[in-house]
Amino acid sequence: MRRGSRLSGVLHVLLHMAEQDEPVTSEALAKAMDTNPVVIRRVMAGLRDQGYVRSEKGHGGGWTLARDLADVSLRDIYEALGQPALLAVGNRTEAPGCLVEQAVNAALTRAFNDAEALLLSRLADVTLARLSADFHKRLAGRGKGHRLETAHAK
Amino acid sequence: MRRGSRLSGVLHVLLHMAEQDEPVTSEALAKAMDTNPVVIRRVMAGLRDQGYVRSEKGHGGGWTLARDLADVSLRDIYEALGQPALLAVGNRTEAPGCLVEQAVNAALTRAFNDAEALLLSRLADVTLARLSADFHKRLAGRGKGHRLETAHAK
DNA sequence: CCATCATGTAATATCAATAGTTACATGAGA
DNA sequence: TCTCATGTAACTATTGATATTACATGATGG
Repeated sequence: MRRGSRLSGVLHVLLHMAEQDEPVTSEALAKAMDTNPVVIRRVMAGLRDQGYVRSEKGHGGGWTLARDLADVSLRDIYEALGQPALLAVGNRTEAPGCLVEQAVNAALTRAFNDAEALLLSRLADVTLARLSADFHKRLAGRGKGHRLETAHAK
Repeated sequence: MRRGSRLSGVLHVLLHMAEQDEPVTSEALAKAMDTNPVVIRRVMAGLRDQGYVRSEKGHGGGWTLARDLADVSLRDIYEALGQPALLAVGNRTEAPGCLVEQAVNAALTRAFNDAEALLLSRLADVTLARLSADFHKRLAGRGKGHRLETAHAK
């Protein structure tokens, strides 16, 4: 999973899980996400601790969704991931006593906060159920079935 | 200058230059920004090519502002820097054929674009002149003069 | 039980992006 | 023509994130 795509990747994984009746192993998810099983476990561990997914060990084990898709928004997932910085632009803090820096930071911070608030509210508007519905609409349009393995063939 | 603070750092430099009557050397700016002169030159070179600053070689040389502070917005500078990604969250593109990924990306892209547009318009609203005025207001409030060197003493 | 499967997790390695450094060329003044 | 300052290429260092390895824990099925 490449940089900066954690939220996107996790949503992808969750929707794929939603299509599966049985637990999905980290290995299967890793293959689909083109990454390593350990990376999947690391990321999913956070979601599990916050009650979004469950994990089971042993035969037939793996990951399952713990909540209704309609009850989870993209913002929920974003926050469950530890709220990685949404905005790539940060403030300098080298010379906090410098009045120029204070003026610059004040202006930038205001603009960033506004944008971040808008983004979060947009994310809050979209539930996993809505994404899933969108997916199924696309699926019907294409007129084919869906299998995790074939959807990510190389 | 640490990561992700390019815009902030450049604005800082520009405002400091505005306070100076004579050209400021890369070395002086580097000291103030706690970085290396070559880094300053690299970044400023882009701004010079786009007409925001001028550079002069030889004795008494250095960097000067080429435009009125009132004519330059934060968005102008942001764009002059090569429009570094504002949003730290990107879309996955590993499996563009996967319908799940398409659904996820569609939702995220919409939200991000909205937020980015808002951020850009906020940056466009603020001119360097306004930042400078803000700085001078803070300066008056503190009741002291301003010198580049002392403002960044360690 | 014990072999196997799967997660849990620490430790380590790899990788890419950015920043910093060195070195030397170019041009402007004094 | 000596010095100062930018211009720039090449290289190194640092950092943050991801990937990998290795091993522990627990569940299941024979």
